[in-house]
Amino acid sequence: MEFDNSKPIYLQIIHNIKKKLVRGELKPGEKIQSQREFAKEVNVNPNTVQRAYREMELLGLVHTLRGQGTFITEDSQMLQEIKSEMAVDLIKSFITEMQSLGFEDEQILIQVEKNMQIKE
Amino acid sequence: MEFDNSKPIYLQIIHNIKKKLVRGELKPGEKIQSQREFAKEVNVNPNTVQRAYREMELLGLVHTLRGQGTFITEDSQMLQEIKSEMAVDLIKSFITEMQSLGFEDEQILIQVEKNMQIKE
Amino acid sequence: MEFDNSKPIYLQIIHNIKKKLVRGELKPGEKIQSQREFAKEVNVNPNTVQRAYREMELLGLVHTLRGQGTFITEDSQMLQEIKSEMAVDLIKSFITEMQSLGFEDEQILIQVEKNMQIKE
Amino acid sequence: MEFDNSKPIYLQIIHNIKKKLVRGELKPGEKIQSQREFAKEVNVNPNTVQRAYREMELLGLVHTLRGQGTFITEDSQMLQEIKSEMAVDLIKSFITEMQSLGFEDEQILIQVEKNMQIKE
DNA sequence: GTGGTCTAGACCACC
DNA sequence: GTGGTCTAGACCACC
Repeated sequence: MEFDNSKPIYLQIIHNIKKKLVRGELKPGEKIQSQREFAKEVNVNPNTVQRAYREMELLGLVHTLRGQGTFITEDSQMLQEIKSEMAVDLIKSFITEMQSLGFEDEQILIQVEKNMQIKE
Repeated sequence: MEFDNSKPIYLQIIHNIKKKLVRGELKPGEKIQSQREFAKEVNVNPNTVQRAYREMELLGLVHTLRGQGTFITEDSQMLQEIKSEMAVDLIKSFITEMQSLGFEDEQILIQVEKNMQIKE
Repeated sequence: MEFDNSKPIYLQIIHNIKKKLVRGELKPGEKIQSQREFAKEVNVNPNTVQRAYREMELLGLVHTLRGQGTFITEDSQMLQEIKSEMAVDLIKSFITEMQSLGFEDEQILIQVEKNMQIKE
Repeated sequence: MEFDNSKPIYLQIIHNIKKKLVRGELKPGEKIQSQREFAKEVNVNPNTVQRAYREMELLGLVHTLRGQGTFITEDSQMLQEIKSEMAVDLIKSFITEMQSLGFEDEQILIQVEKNMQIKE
């Protein structure tokens, strides 16, 4: 059994920014907060924020211009991929969890659909 | 933004036992590990395990016989309810997450289905 | 034969607060003492007080706002129920005790009434 | 607030024997268990039992014949008094408790009566 | 050996 | 300051 399932903070930061991207709250080419601003806002050590920004740079998600700041990539295909990736991750772990409760694929679909109708 | 999304250990214990129940790894009426055994196995303080057991008692999930141990409830309806509950929780948070990525209900179903086929 | 009939402290705390509620010394919605204050006042470990408070929370007797304190429920029906419950408990154990002394129901009523008149 | 409402063991012993007397489980003149037997049976220190027996002797409840044992008094009036006393104690504390919940004498009688009918 | 209660005290999140 | 979680460990009752 596993205790303490919290993800490292720098990964949580990346995840969050990806989400904002996918939802259009951040647009291609847009300048994002400076590392210092960000660190202060979420009350986290600046080194942690730096790691998150560096990692996103490596992923091609943002690019940094010295002395000017950090900007969202303009590569729209990349943005599409992020959306798919995040969705696939969610779906996979959802299916795995449901199967571990003993649900077959067909039942899973039925249950999901039923839950959507309930909400209407 | 939220950092540290790890659930309390006692809740994780409860969640784990529920899962075993739903999957039939624990049967109605069966004796489960003593608090001390369990604590040693998962390397957690006995008091933490006790809190989990007590909470499960209040939920009607188990019953405790002093000096004899803790036993899974024989109430099969309760076991059914746990399965539904856990499924509904999973489904709801899955749907919410997908919607927050910008997916409509219909798309969600399609994506889930597609992912199931990929796995075949 | 049973020796040591003292109830656990946390139950005594709950019982006491219920009593204050029923008697109107605590009002619906009212903030009650913080766990630490209470613990200091009655000279008991804060964890014991916390257990009492948590149990009351589960009973729906109080609700807790993180960082703000613990408040009596506003549910007036619940308060009514507590009064009935406590009365019924008292009456039942009183009747049982009297019967174990060999009194019939009718005699019990007569004796109770007589004792009330004596006090006048 | 008071914590730990357990009565001293020797008083509990006396109370228990009184109860048996009142209920006719012990008869006037009857020999009761030796202090040693009693102590062993209820797993209590012999000194505690001795104190209980001595106190009952002072109350005139029993008399001890050296080398023969301890005997219930033959004084039947005394037995009557014990019954009344115990009943009055129960009744008084019952009434006090009910009043402290906010019940008037009349309501108390009604509630007691109602509870008796429920049991039928 | 089983669970039940309690203390002492640390550390955390939220206000 | 508020409550929430967790550890370490004592002592108890019942089996």
